[in-house]
Amino acid sequence: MIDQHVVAAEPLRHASPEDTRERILAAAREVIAKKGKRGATTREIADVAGVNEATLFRHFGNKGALIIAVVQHFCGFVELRSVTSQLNGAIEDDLFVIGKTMMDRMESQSDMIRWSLVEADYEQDLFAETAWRPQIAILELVTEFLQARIDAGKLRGDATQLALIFMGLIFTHVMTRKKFSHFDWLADDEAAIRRYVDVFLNGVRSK
Amino acid sequence: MIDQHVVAAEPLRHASPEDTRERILAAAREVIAKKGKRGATTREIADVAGVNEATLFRHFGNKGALIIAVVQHFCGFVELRSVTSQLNGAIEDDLFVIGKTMMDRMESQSDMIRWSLVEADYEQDLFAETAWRPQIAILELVTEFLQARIDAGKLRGDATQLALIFMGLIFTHVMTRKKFSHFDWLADDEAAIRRYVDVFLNGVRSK
DNA sequence: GAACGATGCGTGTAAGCACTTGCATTAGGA
DNA sequence: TCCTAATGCAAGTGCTTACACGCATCGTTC
Repeated sequence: MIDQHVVAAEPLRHASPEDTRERILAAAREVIAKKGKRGATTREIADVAGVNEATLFRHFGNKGALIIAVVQHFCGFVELRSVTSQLNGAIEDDLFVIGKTMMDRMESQSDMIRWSLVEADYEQDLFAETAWRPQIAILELVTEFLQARIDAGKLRGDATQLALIFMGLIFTHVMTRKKFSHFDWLADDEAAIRRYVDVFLNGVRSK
Repeated sequence: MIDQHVVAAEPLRHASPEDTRERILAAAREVIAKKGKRGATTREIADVAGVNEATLFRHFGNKGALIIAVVQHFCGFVELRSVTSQLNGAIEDDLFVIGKTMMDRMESQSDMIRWSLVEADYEQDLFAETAWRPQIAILELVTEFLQARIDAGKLRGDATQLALIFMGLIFTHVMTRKKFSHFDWLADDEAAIRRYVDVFLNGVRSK
């Protein structure tokens, strides 16, 4: 069992404490993504960070606090302005942009989303809460978007329901892409999104 | 931290070894669903089963073997005949029946599907394999079903893609229902399925 | 150059956990 | 009635893991 990490091996006395903290956070995320919260040991996290285990505790006090810090650090708020500025009015195009943003977000946090699904977290609901917040933010954006089109008579149905359905398409894509990697068309994200938008808007029935 | 379990508290010397085995399997699944594989201790599993810890090891040898036994025991093969016999030819109705079957299956195994999503399982791919097998079986059924309609010119698109999209709707429903429990319309499974079928077939655009 | 703060390093501890073992108990079958 | 197989029970073993502590080292700042 030989672990290979990308981190530099040289001892880093020269680095600033903020940098050390950052390295630990990144390492913690990496290890937790692989082994889970319980499976990730402070020992391994420190090793991956290229930092002594004691340093880890000096920074975060205990493992629980470290985990909380990881979640809070990597689940920042979504910059929604950048999304809305790209919308041009055509429903297909706009939904594509929204879908792309959703997918990128989910992809970059898919590890934490997975873990939030596994834990019916008796003690720390905060984890799931924080992991889902960015997604919910986008969901609300989609809901507003759809509501406007429904009001305009262009779409039919309940906005929140439809938003959840649309997000579900992206969600499934991200969650099951590894499981169904033999379907090679899953690899082309943008084509897949276009397909989802098409089905979402027009259904699968022949005209 | 007071744990309350449904199992009978009385010591059961009278039970047959098969019954004991069954109790342990059920308890293991229950505990693992709550705490995860690593978090579930043989101690707690034995307690929940109302059985001595030593008995657990006498039956299964070690924890790993117990987990494998749990998966194999609770992921039986799907009875597909009961599905196909209910199809009546109307696409809406048929998709509803299929969707309902899918949802029931996924619901009853949602815990194991969740675990399989977490890749922490360096060593045992068998787990994910077994957990997904019933779902894949239904997926193939749906693919065939859709392919027939595509060939008949009733539907458009690629059968496998569409099957995955349809399954994704159900998948998301099951996986996120707790996370979005405040959307009360998620509680009514059958209504939700009808909605999914409708969107899947007709899209959301106004006519 | 002295003081300080951040880190490395090693050692240690207490708890938790998988798993073992030896022995007593009991129900059912011969 | 005796034997056996299944279980309870209690104590124990060895390993892992979170976390603490004291001390040496080195870079920065005054």
